[in-house]
Amino acid sequence: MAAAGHIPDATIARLPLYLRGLESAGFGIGSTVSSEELADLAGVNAAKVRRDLSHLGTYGTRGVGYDADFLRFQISRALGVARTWPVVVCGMGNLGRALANHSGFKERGFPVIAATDSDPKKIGTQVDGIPVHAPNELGGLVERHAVAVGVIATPADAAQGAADALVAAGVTSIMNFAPIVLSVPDEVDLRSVDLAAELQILGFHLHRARFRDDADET
Amino acid sequence: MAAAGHIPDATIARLPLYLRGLESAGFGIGSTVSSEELADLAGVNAAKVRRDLSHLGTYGTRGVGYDADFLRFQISRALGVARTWPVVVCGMGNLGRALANHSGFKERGFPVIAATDSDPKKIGTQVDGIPVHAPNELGGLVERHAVAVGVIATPADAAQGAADALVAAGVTSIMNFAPIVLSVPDEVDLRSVDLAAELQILGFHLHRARFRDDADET
DNA sequence: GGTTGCTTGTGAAGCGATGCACAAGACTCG
DNA sequence: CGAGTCTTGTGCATCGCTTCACAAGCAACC
Repeated sequence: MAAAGHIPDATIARLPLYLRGLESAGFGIGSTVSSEELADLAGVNAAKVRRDLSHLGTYGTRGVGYDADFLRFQISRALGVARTWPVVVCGMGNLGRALANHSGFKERGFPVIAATDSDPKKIGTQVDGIPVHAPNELGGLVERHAVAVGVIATPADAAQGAADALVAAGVTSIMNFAPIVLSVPDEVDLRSVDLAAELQILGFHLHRARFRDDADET
Repeated sequence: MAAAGHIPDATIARLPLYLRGLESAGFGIGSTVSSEELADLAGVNAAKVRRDLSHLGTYGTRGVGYDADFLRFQISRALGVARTWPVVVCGMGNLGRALANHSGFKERGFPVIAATDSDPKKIGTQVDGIPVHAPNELGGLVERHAVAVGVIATPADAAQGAADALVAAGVTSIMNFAPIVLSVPDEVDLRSVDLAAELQILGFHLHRARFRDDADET
């Protein structure tokens, strides 16, 4: 029904988890999966699965479940994973190298085809098979390989420069790992992951738990 | 007022951003910061900043703003960053090595004091100054260093084992980078980051934008 | 001291996501 | 063919977060 009218952000964020679940459990051709099974595979509850999938369209069969293969196809299509999106990584430090080499990216449709770094010693070399270019070659790289996604793994003070370069080159989707707020034009889709901040969120609960223990002891 | 009655999850997730903003902009002793300035520094809007901070307590001065230094102290205290929490990293592959070596972790109170890996060639060595132990030494490590946080950076098929080992060793906060749903006891705080899934979310919007373009061209 | 200007803290409305609960539909078996 | 069993799709109530808008409060200045 509400085929693709508007899909809530919360749903979009879960679609990759459903896809991951469907692919990790090797469903044979023609086998079906219930919302409850899929919920377990994705780590959410069944009601959410059904609501989410209903946003994509009516792909289930009452009393039976969802055709696993067909559902995988539909989710892939909604996510745009039907094709692959070439990625360029900015900053080949520890994290950049790990990301550029991350097998999950290629497996899930985001092959890293090149990287940039400002270190002259790295420029022109290959790191784990990924060619490293100078930052000012970004424009050519993006055009040549039809790059649509940029990953920023530079130090914080170089991140805004990298973002500007990506935007200038025509990249419209950026994933940022630098611990800084980037400003990009509205039409550019920016997603930031601050790894240390994630740990600090864990730390909050840890602190709370310890504090409660201390209080109980008095 | 609502000093620490209950702090919403959404607020907790933003506290590290405020802290980061306060520390990146070098506020001198005694200088004040308005909710609007802090909003810019953290990449959110001013109303949210005020609401969030009001959950911690009444630390601002009407007509003036917040004492930057005092606010930084209060947020740090709420997050439990007053002390440091030792971290152990499970899995010293590409990602594990990058995380273990990530300077942001130590800077923000989460020093990585050891790692584990199942590869006999790595066990007993040091990688970038981090000692690598066998997985079965985890219990001793955790006890010896009072480790409270574990980071899982193993391949997906080893992640549940790593999680079980961490839980058995007494770790109560786990950050998981493996693309799999982990099951842990309720009292353990688990946070998962699926890097490829993050890219797929970007891909959704990308796909949408391209698809709209294609439609327009007809 | 009163007036003006600024910023916080919060009541209240709005918005989106969540989860319950159940009717609608599909398959099975007697 | 009808009863029973199963699972989806969704109406609806609820919950939590966001945002607006403004009174409360503080400082500066006349």
